[in-house]
Amino acid sequence: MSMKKAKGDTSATRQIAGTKPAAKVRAQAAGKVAANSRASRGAGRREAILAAALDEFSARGFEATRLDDVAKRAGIAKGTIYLYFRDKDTLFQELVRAMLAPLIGGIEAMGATDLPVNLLAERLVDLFVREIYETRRQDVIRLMISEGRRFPKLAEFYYREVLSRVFDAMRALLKRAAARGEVPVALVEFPQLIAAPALVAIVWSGLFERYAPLDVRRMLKAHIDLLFAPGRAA
Amino acid sequence: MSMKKAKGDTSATRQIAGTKPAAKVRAQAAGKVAANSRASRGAGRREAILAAALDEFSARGFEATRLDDVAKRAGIAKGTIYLYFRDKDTLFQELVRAMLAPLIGGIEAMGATDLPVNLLAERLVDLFVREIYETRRQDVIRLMISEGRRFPKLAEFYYREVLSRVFDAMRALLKRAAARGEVPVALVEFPQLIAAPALVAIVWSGLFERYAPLDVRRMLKAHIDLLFAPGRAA
Amino acid sequence: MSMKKAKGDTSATRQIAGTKPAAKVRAQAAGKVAANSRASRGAGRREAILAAALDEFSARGFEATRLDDVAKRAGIAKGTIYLYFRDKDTLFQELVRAMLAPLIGGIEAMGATDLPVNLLAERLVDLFVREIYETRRQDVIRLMISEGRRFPKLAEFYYREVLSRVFDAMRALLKRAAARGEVPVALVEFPQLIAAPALVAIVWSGLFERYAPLDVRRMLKAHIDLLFAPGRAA
Amino acid sequence: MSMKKAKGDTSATRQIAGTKPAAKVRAQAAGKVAANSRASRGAGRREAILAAALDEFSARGFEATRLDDVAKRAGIAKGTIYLYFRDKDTLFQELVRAMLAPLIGGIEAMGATDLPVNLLAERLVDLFVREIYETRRQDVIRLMISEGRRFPKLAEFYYREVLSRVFDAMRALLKRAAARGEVPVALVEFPQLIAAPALVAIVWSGLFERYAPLDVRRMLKAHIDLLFAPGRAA
DNA sequence: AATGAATGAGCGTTCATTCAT
DNA sequence: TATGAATGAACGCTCATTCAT
Repeated sequence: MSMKKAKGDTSATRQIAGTKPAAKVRAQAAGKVAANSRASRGAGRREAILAAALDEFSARGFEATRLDDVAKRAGIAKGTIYLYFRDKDTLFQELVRAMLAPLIGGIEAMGATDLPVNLLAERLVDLFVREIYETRRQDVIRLMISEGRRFPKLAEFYYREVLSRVFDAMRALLKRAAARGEVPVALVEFPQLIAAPALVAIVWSGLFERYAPLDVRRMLKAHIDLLFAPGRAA
Repeated sequence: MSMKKAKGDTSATRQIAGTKPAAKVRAQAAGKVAANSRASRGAGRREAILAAALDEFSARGFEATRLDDVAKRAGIAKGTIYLYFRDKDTLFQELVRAMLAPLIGGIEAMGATDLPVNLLAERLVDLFVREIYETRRQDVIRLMISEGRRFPKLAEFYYREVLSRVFDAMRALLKRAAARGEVPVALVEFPQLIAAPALVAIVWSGLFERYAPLDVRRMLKAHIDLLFAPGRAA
Repeated sequence: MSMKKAKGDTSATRQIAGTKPAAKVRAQAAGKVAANSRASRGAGRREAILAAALDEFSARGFEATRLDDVAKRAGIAKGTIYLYFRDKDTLFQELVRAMLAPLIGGIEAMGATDLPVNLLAERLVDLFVREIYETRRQDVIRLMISEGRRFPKLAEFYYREVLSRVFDAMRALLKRAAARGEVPVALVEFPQLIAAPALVAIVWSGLFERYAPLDVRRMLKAHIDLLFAPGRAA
Repeated sequence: MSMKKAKGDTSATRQIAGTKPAAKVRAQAAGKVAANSRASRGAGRREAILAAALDEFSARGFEATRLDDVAKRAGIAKGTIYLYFRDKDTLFQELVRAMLAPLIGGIEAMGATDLPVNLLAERLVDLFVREIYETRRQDVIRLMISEGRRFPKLAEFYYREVLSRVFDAMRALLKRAAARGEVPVALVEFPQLIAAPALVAIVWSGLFERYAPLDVRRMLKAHIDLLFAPGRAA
């Protein structure tokens, strides 16, 4: 399922991706779904459940997801879920955490480089597309956006562990770039302005893709060209 | 650009705004809630319901909202809701439509003006902040973002009646501006890039406001300064 | 609707028949049904309601009938029903009574005649077919059969005012006929045996007519030929 | 003629009979009803539910029966019903099928015998009384009669699997008997005439038994004596 | 008398959670 | 550890009945 390029990654979350879409579990007459093979190995149970949960939560949203379906998709009994997760809320939150945690490591590194911003920005775009947009993490971020309000703990986690770090790193970097005149100072205060089109990409693909497909890569490229065109600065 | 008609607006949607968040209706021991309005006269019922529904849907999301709570908040009996709306889905959809409909009228006009884009953009920012961001419409758009996938009809409505028109108008306008060299041509293809920070504002305020407040007006101003700084163009 | 031959009858119940079948009131989009014209005249209200109730109860059974539909079909407001009938139960019971009452008058007369039983039986068949089977009274009797258990008062009324009288009259008559050797004495004890095929006719037409239509008149004729073939008697 | 296999019958349907009518479960203050069976072991659950459903449906009719009461009577939680039956409709239909299915097997055999019809008829009477009239199947057939119209599938099932077979077998048999002069030819065309008093018995016992008890066995005996008195034939 | 908006108890059904095995 | 049958609170929706007009 895409993500194939994420070579080095061996973290737990990696395992979560790669589950079959299997559209209409609900409609399946009876009996076990062609269950996830991972379900058999003791250690894999937890991951199988997370993978199944990802599928179901993405497809239907938090409230509409039935743990019965998650279990079926994971190839386990419903009660087994409760051996690994306290309840539905916890399952959801741990899923989101597990999927986003791997992002954290790579973030701090970013602030270190000192490439010219426009170059860096291009790498960032590439990273976003390959590691998020073409990945199951897109779904997770969409879930954060949709359900985050009901999970303040999660929103806080996401803000604290992901967003604030990304933005801090960006600010540090941008400040230096601005000092070199490579970048308008306004960006230092609002790094969100750099990330905004990524948010658009995720929201758009969830809601309007069918009415108006969006070439995300090109849009993002256009965006950084706009912001970081050589010879720019406020 | 209009939309200003919202000035003297006494229409239904107007009434919807301004209801108290009233956190935990659910926890209230018993008896009627100090109803938002007691829905005094017949015609007001429908609006009272919509207002209550907006509160509840915003606070809990579609699935988690109980019509019992909507009724209580509106100061009516549960069954009364069904005199005005076929079912929960319909209530939700009509709420969104009712809140967004007033936006539609003014949109087409926007393409007509021929002010310099940077000036126009400033007005647009002002309009967004005053008519959406500081308004209950912010909640409605957040609902669209969160629940839109479960209501394809609604997503389509929103795309067709709101977004596509806004973007069409913007494209027409930007094309002319680009021809005059006021604006980078890339924006003509991706008007989303102009709107992106507005989306950020709405999502951010729903999820992270409490951890990191965002000065939306300044962010938006910074954004258009970046894009439309005089002497810019690709 | 049939019943046209019931000339002399001017009783209230007469008016009840003759309502349009109007299959799917329920499905009708909105607005008033092409209401029964009788509804307009004050005095006719009660009858209009009974007529509508007959249609609805026959079509759906007691529990499944909605007073809303009865009102719509009668061309009146729902509340008006309660001006004429205490509640749904009462409406049902009065409907059955009103429809069956006219039968009572004619019954006593029957015992008086002293025609040969086979001749009398033929008249009886004819009476049943014309006044019941081809009439809305068929539906009423079916309702009695279906719902009677929940209305013991009604069952008792029906037994006391209709059945017991019919059977008493029959017994008196049969006794005389048996004395003349025209009829097996067993029939005196069980006049139900004479009426049984009529019950079959009503039940069959409600349940199996579509799979296997039944020529009721011929069946009844065959039956009395069997019982009263000249030269019969036990 | 068989059907006697019901002798050693320990199948599901057997178990269904024999539950207490238990008039007003509804009125019982609180707590569990002294459950009919507490549905001790897994396999018994389904039968316990069917038994409870039979009681409730018989007592109140389909629509008026509350699954809550069925559950209480079966000594289980309401939700448990849905582990065994898709919905209320299905429960009803499976109840009827389960109760009537055992009748089906023995029917075809009936046409084979070549006893004198009057003898055969007496056996049939005995069979009806013992296997239906004195059994919970009486209630099931009454339910068919009362609710059959709302369950066309069931009516068709009953007609196809039970009635048409019975009547076909009877016709074959009667035809031979008529050829031997034992029976009036009219019966070949209308076997319903033979069965009619059985229908009377069931309907009567449901509605009028308390006002006028009926000696069903004697009535049926009288009936076949009338039809098959030696030396009869049209 | 007549209306029809409003009520609220009631019911079928779902599903997170528990627990005996 | 794992199961999956069982539970029962919850919720959407209906509809007989009431009542202000």
